[in-house]
Amino acid sequence: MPRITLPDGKTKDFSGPVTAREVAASIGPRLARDALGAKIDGELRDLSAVIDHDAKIAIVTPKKRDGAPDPDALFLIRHSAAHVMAEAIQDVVGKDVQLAYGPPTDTGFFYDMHAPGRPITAGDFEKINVRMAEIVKEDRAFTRYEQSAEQGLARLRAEGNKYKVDNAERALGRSALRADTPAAANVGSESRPTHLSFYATGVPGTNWEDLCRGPHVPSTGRIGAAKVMSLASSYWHGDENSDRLTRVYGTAFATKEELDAYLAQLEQARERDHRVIGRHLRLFHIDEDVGQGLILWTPAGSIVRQELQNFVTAELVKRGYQQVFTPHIGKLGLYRTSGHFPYYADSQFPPLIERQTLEALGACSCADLANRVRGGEIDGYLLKPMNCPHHIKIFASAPRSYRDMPVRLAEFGTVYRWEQSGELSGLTRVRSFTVDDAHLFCTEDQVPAEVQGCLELVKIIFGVLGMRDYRVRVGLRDPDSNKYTGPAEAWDKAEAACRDAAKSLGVAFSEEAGEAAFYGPKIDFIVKDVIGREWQLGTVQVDYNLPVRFDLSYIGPDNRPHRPVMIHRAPFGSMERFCGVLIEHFAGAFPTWLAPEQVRVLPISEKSHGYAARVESALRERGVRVTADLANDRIQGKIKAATEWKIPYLLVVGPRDEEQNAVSVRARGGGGGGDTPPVPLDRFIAGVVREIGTKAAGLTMA
RNA sequence: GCCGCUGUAGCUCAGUGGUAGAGCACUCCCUUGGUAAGGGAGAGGUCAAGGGUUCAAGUCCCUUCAGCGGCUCCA
Repeated sequence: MPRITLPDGKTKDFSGPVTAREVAASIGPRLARDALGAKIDGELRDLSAVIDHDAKIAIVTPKKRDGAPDPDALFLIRHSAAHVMAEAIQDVVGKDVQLAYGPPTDTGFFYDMHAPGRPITAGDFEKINVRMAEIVKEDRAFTRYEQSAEQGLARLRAEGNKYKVDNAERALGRSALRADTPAAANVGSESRPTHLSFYATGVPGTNWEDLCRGPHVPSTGRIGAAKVMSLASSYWHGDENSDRLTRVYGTAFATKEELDAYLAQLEQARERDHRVIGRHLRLFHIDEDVGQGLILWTPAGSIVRQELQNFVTAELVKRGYQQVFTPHIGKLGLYRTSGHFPYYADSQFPPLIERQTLEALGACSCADLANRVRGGEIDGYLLKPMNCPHHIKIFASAPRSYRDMPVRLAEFGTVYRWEQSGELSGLTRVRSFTVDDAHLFCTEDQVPAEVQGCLELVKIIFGVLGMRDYRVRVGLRDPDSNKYTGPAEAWDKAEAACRDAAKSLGVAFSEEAGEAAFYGPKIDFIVKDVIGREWQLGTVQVDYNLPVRFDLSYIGPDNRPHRPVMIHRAPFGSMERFCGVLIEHFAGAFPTWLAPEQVRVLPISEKSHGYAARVESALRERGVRVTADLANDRIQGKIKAATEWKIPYLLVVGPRDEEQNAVSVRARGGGGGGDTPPVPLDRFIAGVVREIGTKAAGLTMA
């Protein structure tokens, strides 16, 4: 006698086991018609799932009551669409395509597969889309059935698909490997499963089938609209030593309108992309002849970067930091001591060897040279991968008393890292970047307050720039990995300090194992770019290890040497990446204090050129970045041109304005204009100077 | 690094094996004007680079370089 509790608290009693579909039908025919699945005691299940015990149940429909798409419905639709796409691909590309793993994602779904016959290419997309549409139109039922573990495994082995066999073994808990990797069947139940579940898209034995834990929508027709999006390569189980698979991405929505809206949104995101805006507004340039991932900051972009740098520098002065400068290279031994060279050689530019050494070596092979460098027999220099060793040497260059602590050394330090070519991306992933770096050398007692101070600084910066959409991650060590340096006790202390500081921050944060730096745990501020990729920006890292490696000490009140603790912190993270994210945050329309060109003066005609020049120089004298457009063009054309540069203020000046020593202000985004009453020039200048000085987020002179 | 896609003027992009194109931007001329493009002319190209097939290659093939989307990595 199952008693079903509905989301509104009402209950329904049934005389025997019922399916979720029957529950829906008992509520209403419309709900039964719209239902895609059910959440039974919090677990998403098929509509055909049988309920034989008291349970809470919520029927999943494409839209929630408030009309918003239901994420559970999207999950069901996309998971189901992955099956339909796989069937379509096997029809179009070949039956020998072996399926591996096909889950839904935030924006759609993918299916990893191995195509031994011929590669799947983008040229197949049209046919695949057509075939998918046919399968959807056929409206075949997703039919779940189970087989015993033995039967199911035997069947999968006979089919010769090692990936599915592997999935099944993992699902059954029989794999020696960790069980948190993609599993296809029955996981989620408490006990070790004894059966494997399969889904036929239609009639078992007749139509297409796949090992799958489910759940799915009731039939293919309920997948409103699906589309193949792109191809990528992937590794089986994400292991780069394992098989390389082809990953086919697709997306699906309940309706074609929603799919179209999503595609339009992707298109819009492209226009907001910092690489696109960076080119249009000439903020930066990447040149093939200079090299991949090496940013050339053009004058306009340099202004944005410099303003940010001035902003944070002013904060540092208030907070007792001391500025230092260090070179871009250092001797290999330094990085042997720090651990960078031995452990991270692959992600650095190769060492620089002195000419005399090279000449003395004569006809030594490259491999020999590499070995002798690695072995320490030959020394050289490294383009610095981090600033900390240099700053450590500054700390160590003078005797330090506990009275001097904390010592806070700051530098906008440029570092170089050898990122894999396929990983480089605009400003967000580069091979040379400038860290708004600082290293705080403090006593152990000072660690909590100093970490908190660093976090506050990040909060201030994000606040001034209006960046609210970020998440905080406390990166801890992965207990199973050996990439970390230092004793466990040091790590425990450092991790506790980070966790406590994060708690005091007043925002939600996640703790993630395996996300620590090699020398210590960290607190990262992470934001998403326009295409949904996450990037780490600000970071605060507690480090008990490098002070040991470099044998740092300060004299305590007991007149004995003590070990300092280091805090590495960078509120922007990297100037390059931060600017990239910031360009997208503002879509290139920077607040006035950051805008490369803050004001443009537009004379109505040549008669007003003289006045325009006077307005221009009056503004320039007050430090405003201003130009005058003296082109032989009508005012409409000048406004159009200026608009494309996203300039905060346009000052239209003609004889009428000149008479009153005034300007007609057109603020960015204030279109639809027409004549505006002139503002006295003095008043405009004072206002815009104040706006810049206060780093106002909005245009106050609008 | 791996898989797929892409590379034509400063930018956005057409281009079917047979003469290198458009719009915007740029320069000059006409126009002297009041809030999102007035008109005309001109200049601008090793079609990413290199090799091959062909009577003929921007177009077909190979290699390399670079960009894009993912994967892996990210101190």
